[in-house]
Amino acid sequence: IKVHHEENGGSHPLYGHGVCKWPGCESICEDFGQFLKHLNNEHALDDRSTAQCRVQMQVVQQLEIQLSKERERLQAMMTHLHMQPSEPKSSPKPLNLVSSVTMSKNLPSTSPTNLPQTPTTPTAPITPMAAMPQVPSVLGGANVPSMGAMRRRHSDKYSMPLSSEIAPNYEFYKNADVRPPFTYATLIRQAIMDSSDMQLTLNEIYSWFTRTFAYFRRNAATWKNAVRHNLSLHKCFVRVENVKGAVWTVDEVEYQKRRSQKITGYDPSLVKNLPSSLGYGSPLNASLQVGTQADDHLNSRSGGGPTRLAKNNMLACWIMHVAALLVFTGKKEGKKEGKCVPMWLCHRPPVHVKEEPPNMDDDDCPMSLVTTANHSPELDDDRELEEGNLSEDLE
DNA sequence: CTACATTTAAACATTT
DNA sequence: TAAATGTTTAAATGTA
Repeated sequence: IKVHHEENGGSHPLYGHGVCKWPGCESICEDFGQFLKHLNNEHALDDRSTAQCRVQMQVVQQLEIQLSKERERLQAMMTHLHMQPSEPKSSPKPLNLVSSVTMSKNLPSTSPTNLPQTPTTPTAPITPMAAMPQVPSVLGGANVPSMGAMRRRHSDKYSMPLSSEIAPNYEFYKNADVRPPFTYATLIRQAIMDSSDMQLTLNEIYSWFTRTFAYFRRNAATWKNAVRHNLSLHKCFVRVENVKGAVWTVDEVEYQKRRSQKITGYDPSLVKNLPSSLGYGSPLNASLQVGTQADDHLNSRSGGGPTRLAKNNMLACWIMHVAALLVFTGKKEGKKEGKCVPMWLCHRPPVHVKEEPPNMDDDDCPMSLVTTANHSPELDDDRELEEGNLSEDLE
């Protein structure tokens, strides 16, 4: 099958600097001819390529969303500064881009959720949570310079709660089978914070996980065990007896304590988290967060399992891809981006789905291309996309 | 290399 | 009694 003929004898969007630019590939190709050969051999029309293509679609989609948010932000900033709203170039309906993307039925509600909650005074260094330094909006809380996780009380309003916290990546994680870049402890806390009365039963926490992340709609036994483990392990989680059982709450002080400890000396996370209060928390920041938070994990996260299951597939590559893009977008320092490859990125949903297989039952699992992509588990040649590869993808 | 943080697994103990 | 919940211990793994 000949993909793209060499219309212009020598240049191809998938070829550059002697390297194949197919997502996750990076094979070296001496010359264009070799590249074409490579392209036809390695990226022929098969399940894998197709899946990768879908994934790429999603990447584009996400970026478009991001872009529209940035535009909106810019607009607001300029307006605020009394500048000419420099021609409202883009169509005023930013979030629609999504729908434009052919993508199958997934991401049904994308837009409604994360509306760049108005430019709540982009100027002043609003720091509602000045007191608690790093309590950034957890879930990619990018924007949200205002309202800290704290005083939140069911922000139902728009689709689902926590929307404001999860903001930009909410839909993403909800539908993409991607492991969220946060530790269990962080997630658990977020779950509890998002509840109306700051307390949840174990089961409610479970529900939050499955409801919020597509990733946690698999291997329940594993992550649920992890959740319980975390609840018991961390002092920040306090069990409170209740009339009808017990609920879990968060001891914010403890949580912060442990957090700050972790980031004593050099604390990238702190630095990265603060921005949100500096005012420039936003889509970009969102992306950044992904990167940072991820980084954050990078530092600590690990854990047996994943790594090995890891080697697998393009999803990982894709995520890398996105992460790289996002990180780049937002990161200013050169510093450590080379490391933005939290291993969980490689953590493919266990190929050997233990139990609770395609339990897609859950509410509405708009299916995700990603998921689909993974689907070709035994794309045998997993190793071809090993971590090494992945990391490189970033640079 | 050591100290730590985090994830997984698992064995048990308690409750429901 | 079985299923849920909670506690603990330990291994694996990555980072400071």
